[in-house]
Order: sequence, then structure tokens, then C-alpha cells
Amino acid sequence: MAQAQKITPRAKDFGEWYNDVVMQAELADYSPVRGCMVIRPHGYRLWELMQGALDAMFKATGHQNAYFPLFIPMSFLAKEAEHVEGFAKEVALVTHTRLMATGKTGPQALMPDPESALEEPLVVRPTSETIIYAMFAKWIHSYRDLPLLMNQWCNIVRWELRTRLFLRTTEFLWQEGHTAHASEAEAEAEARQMLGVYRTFQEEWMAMPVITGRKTESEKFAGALCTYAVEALMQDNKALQAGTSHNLGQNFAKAFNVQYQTAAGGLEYVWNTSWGVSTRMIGGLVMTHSDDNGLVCPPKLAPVQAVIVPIWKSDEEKSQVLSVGEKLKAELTQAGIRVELDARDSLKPGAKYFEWEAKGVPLRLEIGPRDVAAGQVMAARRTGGKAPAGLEGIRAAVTAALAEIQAGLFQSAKDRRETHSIRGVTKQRFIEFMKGTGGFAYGGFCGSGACEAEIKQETAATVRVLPDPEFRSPEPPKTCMWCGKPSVAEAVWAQAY
RNA sequence: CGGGGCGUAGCGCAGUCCGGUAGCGCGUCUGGUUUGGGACCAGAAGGUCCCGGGUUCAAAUCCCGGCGCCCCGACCA
Repeated sequence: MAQAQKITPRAKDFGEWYNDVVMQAELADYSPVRGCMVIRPHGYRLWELMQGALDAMFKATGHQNAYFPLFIPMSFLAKEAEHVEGFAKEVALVTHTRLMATGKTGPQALMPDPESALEEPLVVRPTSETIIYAMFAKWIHSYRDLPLLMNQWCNIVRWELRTRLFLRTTEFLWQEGHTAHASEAEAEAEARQMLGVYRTFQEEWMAMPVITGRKTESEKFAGALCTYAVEALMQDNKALQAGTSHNLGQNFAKAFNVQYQTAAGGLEYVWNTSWGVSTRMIGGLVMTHSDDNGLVCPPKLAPVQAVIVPIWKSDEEKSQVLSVGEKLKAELTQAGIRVELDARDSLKPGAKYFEWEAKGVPLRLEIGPRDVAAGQVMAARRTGGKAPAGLEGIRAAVTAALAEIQAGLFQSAKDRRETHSIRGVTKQRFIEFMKGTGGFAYGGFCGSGACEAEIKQETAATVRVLPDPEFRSPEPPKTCMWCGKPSVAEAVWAQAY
């Protein structure tokens, strides 16, 4: 195990700091493939925990998992006009099925066999609406087949110009839910419901507060009627779109001819929704909680929730503390706590502390001879503070500490967000804010794309969402903070990832 | 595709200006002593100096041409 280098001080550069945290927490590594990261076991475990929690929520709302192909015929993408336009610039294509030797050496030793060119290239899915609705068309005949509620966990590829570990990689892991309904109202309710699921997961599990709302025309999903999103504010005051849920209307149903017979005997197109969250959430988690000592992982998602670090001098002490450590580990494991005992004798305790801190473990339990004598452990929290805890009743104490840490992380993230949110902005104030610290700026919006474009041009800020009622200011703004025309909705602007 | 930085041991870097035997720290391996906040001593292993060409008695270093990576932009349902 390589010793972690010091994390770059945050003052240096947020991007480099972020990379350091990810790398030193051993969440991911760069790969030889452009823009594609390798998710290391520690990061993948985090993803599995996220999957587990989300999947249970999907099942609880009646969804089933299925799997659809990685390859999509190019013509499928072309069937929905807006959808093509949105994704045409960022897809990977399979054009050949064989390689041939060139007789050269090195990288040029092989080339695609021209004879094996596909008549119709295959697109590596950038999202699966097209292939899934092509199947829905086969499966849905009657109103009795509705609603059809599906989800798939998979990888997708988007050929972005610039990539960033977890936040925007060429290939990434996600889930995409796809549903078909008999009415517009039902589809709308589904899209809203799943947005709520994302919010619950991100707030309760990731301890990452979000604001929910609707995207503007310019920011909505290619092919959707309406896009809803959860948006979080990172520590550098840039916004992260952490999940989206789309009411697709009948756009894809019409493109793929997904029709059903109504109870009355008529033929109708279905109403679709799609919704997704990705490994980007891991990036969001890192940027929300971590500090200059490394990752800070919220307890509910921490691959290791507590680490036991034994301390000894003599062999006698070693066997003593290890035996207490083993017992403690067994007891906590039985209580459903993910716990590790770090019995390595190649490292001094201090070195172990730094290593586990960099990996974000919420709670460290130190056991030395003095603790054994006193029937206690020293419990140190990743978020600060260290106090003795009696071995008697340790399960309850650890459970309570983890819950407190979880709640504390959410609260401080929320406080930080509110500190960096301003309301009722004027144009002048808005420009200063975006040039300065940045954050969420709430203000009136005329709804015009021209205003949006101009704001982006001048301040790099975009409308993150038109917030849901809960997040709106008490006094609805009357005029657009930029052009002064009547406001049609309050908007939340920020510079974003 | 623009701006900046970089490519030398597993990792982090110095050496490049001013050409002359390939270096340092960390890690790794052996042995010993250690262990309550990044242990210490002794020894050892580990290199196409990103690639190709050129100049030169001699190139990590100079010249020409490529490639790749990171950060910041542009792009990004």
C-alpha cells in the first residue's frame, strides 16, 4: 500500500485538490484509454452501496430491472429529431467487425478490414431511450400492459471534449429508468416521483442537500417535453447537476410507434418518462464533504464505517489489544456496521490514521493497553473530535456516533449552501456575485433564451433550475433580473460543472 | 480547438538555461530495533530519461517533427 502524499492545499486549485482526494482515497485511477477512468475497489464499493440504496427505492416504487443492448443502430438515434441533435456530436461508433494485419509493426500492425465494414454503423449507447422504446413497441399492446416501469443499470459512452474523474468521463456507470404510461398526468407524476427519490437518496444517504426544479428549454434533455433536476452546490461554489428526470411526453412513443389499445377500444400513443443518476454522484460526494486531509465519506455510504486501530509495544500487549480488537470487530459487524481491524505491524498507528483519514472512514476506534485496562476505546471522528467510549454499550455508541456524523455532514453542507446563496438579485449584484465567490443566485427571469445566452456569455452562469415552490423566495420576483421585463418564474443561476 | 504546465525508477521530483559516468525523497525487499499522530539504523533491488530524426568525439540536456498527460477555457440531456 503506497503511502499517501499530502493532499494539495485547497487554496492551490480546486480541480487539482479534487483529483488528489479522489486518487489518494483510492476511488479511481486514470486509465490508458482517453477519458475513461478505472474505478478502484474502494470507489466501486461506494458505488455498490449507492446502487443498493437506490435500487431498493426503485423496487419500492414498483420498478423492475432489465438489460438492453450496448449497441444501437445509427438509424434508431435519427428517429427523434431533437434527440439526434443532442447526441450526434458525442457518440462512439462501431463501423467494422474485423481487423487485418498490415505487415507493419507497432501500432500500425492492425487495421480495420475494409471488407468487414458494417452496412449500418452501430452507436455505443449515449443513453438508451431509442433501443428501449423500440422494445416497448413490441411489448405494449393494451392498456393492461401499462404502466410499464423499468430500470437498467449499465455503462454508457459520451465522447466529451474534456473529461474529469467521475464528473465527466467518456464511459460512465449509471442507471436509467424508462416508463410508459397511459396518460400525460401519470407520466408527469412518475417523473416528479423519481425526482423525489433522487432527492431523498442524495440528502439522506449522501448528506448532499439539493434544490429541485425544472430545467429551462435550453437545458432540457434532447427529446423531452420537460426535464426536472436535482442540483447541489460544491465547495468551490459551482453547481453540480446530480440527477435528472424527464417527462418525455409522446415524442419517443411517436418516433418508435409505441401504441396501446384503450379500454374504449381506441389506439393511443403512450406517455414516457426517463430518469438517471450516475457515478457522477461519487464526484459530488467528494466535492461536497472532503477536506485537505482527504475524503470525508458520509457514514451511510462509507465502504468502511469504522476502523479499529490497535496500539501496542510488547508482544504481550499486542496479543491483548488484538484480541480485544477482534472481539470488538465481531460485535460491531454483528450490529451491521462495516468495520475493519487494521492489524498491520508494518505501520505505526499515526501512519494508519492518515491513511484511513484520506480514505474517508467516518469513525476510528483506537485500542491501546491503557484502553484495554480501562475497558474503553478512543473514538475519533473524521469530522473532528476524539473521546473515550466504554466497551460496554459500544454498539449503541458507534451507531449513535455514525448517525450524528451523517446528520452533521448534511447540516454543514446545507449551511454552506445557504451562506453562498443570494436572493432577489439585481443585474449589478448578480454580476458581482458571479465574478466573486459565486454560488446560487435566485432572481426573476423573463424566460427568454436570449437573456439566458447573454448571461452565460457575460458571467458563465446558467439557469440551474426554475425551483420548486419549497425553494422559492417568499416574495416572488416581479421582473427579470437581467432585462427588467416581467418575470415569468424565479430562477436559480450558478456556474456549473 | 485555444491558454498554461508537464513527460527522467512503482509514486513525487531535481538535473535541461551553460552537453561530459543517471540523481534525490518516498515506497519496495533483507536483517534488527520500534509502535498513543506519517518510526529508525544498516544493506539491496529497481531506468528504452515519452517517441522519431538531426547536430556532436559525446545528448535527459541543443535543433526539427510527432505523441501523450494534467489544470483552465470552449463543448457538455
